[in-house]
Amino acid sequence: MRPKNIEKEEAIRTTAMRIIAEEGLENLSMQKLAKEANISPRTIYLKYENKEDLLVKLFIDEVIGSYEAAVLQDFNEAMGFAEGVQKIWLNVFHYFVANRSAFVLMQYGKSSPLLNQSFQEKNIKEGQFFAPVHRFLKRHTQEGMIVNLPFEVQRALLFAPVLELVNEYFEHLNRPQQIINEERIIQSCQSVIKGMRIPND
Amino acid sequence: MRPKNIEKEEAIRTTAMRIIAEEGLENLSMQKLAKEANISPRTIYLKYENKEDLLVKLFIDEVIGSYEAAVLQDFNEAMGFAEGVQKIWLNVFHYFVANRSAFVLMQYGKSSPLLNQSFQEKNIKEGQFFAPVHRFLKRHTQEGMIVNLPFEVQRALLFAPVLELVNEYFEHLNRPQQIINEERIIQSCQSVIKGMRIPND
DNA sequence: CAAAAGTAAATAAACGTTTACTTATTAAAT
DNA sequence: ATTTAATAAGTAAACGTTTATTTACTTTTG
Repeated sequence: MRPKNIEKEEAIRTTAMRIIAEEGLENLSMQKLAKEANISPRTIYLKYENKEDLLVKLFIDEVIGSYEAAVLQDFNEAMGFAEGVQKIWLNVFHYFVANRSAFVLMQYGKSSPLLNQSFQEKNIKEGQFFAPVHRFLKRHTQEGMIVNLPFEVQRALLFAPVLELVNEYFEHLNRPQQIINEERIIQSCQSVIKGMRIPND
Repeated sequence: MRPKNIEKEEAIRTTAMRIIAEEGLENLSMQKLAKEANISPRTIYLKYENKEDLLVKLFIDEVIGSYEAAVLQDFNEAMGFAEGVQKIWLNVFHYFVANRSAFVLMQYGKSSPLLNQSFQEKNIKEGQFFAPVHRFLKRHTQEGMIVNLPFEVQRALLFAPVLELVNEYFEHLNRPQQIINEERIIQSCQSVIKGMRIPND
C-alpha cells in the first residue's frame, strides 16, 4: 500500500493559508489551491471530504488551536492580575505579528457564518483552552480585585482592544511610520487593567 | 426617454443587504440577487459597473454612512469626557441592535480585502464623520484629562470593547438568557473611561 | 420617434467534485 | 532474495453547474 505523502498534506494547508491571507477567502478555489500546491484536485479530496470540511479543519487546526496555545504560553492562572493580563496581551501581539495569515483567518471567522459556527462549536468543546483564563478572572473577581461582571463581558473589556491594536499594526505596515509597538501595547494594557481594577482603600 | 424606476434600485439594495445578512456575503450572486429582487441581471448593471462596484457602494452607503451618522447622534465634541464616550457607546449599541445586517456587513468589511480597502479609502475621504470624535479626544488629551496616546490607539481602547459586546449580544440571542443590556453597556463603558482617565490630584 | 430602461436568454469562464486511470509501496507467496 | 498481488495515493481530464457579464431585443416614457 502506497503511503501518503505528508509533504502534500502540508502543501495543501500552507498554500490555502497563503491564498486566504494574501488574496482573501473569496479567492480560494479548490482548483486554484491544487494548482498552486502542485497537486491534483483529487488529492485534496483524499484528506478532506469537501471544501467546507477543508475550511473548518483548517480554521480549527491552524487558527484556533495554535492561537490558544500561543496566548497561554508562560501564562499561569495563579499570577497576579496585572501580570497575567499583560502576559496574555504580549502573547497575542507577538503571535499575530508573526502569523498574519492566522489573524486574517481569525477575522474571517468572525464574519463568515460557516467559520463562525465552527468557531463556536470548537469554543464549547475545547473550552479547556480558555478555562485557565476563566478561572484566573473568577479568582480575581472573588478576591475583590476587579469589577464583578460576567466572564464574557470581562473578556470583551480586557482583550478586544489588543485585537484592534493588532489590526492597527497591520494597517500601519502600509504607512510611513508604525505607531504600534511593544511599548505601546504595554501602555495600552495598563490602561485596560486600571479600568477593571477596584481600588483597595 | 423612459425614466428609471427608483423602486428597482431600492429593491437591489435591500435584497442584497438581506442576502448578505441572512446567508452571508459568499452567497450573494448577481443572478440570485436579480431573481430575488424580481428584476433582470442586466438591470443591476445599469446602476453598478460590476459586482465589486455594487459591493463597495452598498458598503459605503448602507453601512459606513448610516453607522457614522447614528454614532454621532446627539454627540457634541464640547461634551465632558465621560458623557461623550457614554453617548457614543449607547449610540453604537442601539444602532447595531436595531440593524443587525449592518453589523454583519461591518464585520465582513474588516476581513474582506475588497471591502476593507474601500473602508479605509472612505475613512480617509469622509474623515469628517469621525473628525468630531478626533477633536473631542484631542481636546481632552490636551487638557490632561486622559492618557496621551495616538488617536488610533485611544480609539481602539475606547471603542473596540463595545463592538465586541454587540457581538456577544447577538450570540446570546441563541442562548437561554441575554447578559448584554443597556445597564451592562453603561457599566462596561465606565470601566473603559476609568482606564483612560488621568486622576486629577 | 429618440433613447434610455428594462428583459430573456446566451456567453465564456470558473466553480466544486468525480471518473477513469497510473503509480508507489507493502506483505505475502514463491 | 525475488516476485507478485493487493490497495491506497495520486494524477489528468472531464463532469454538470453556477458564476459574472453581455447580446439582442422590447418597453416605456418625454
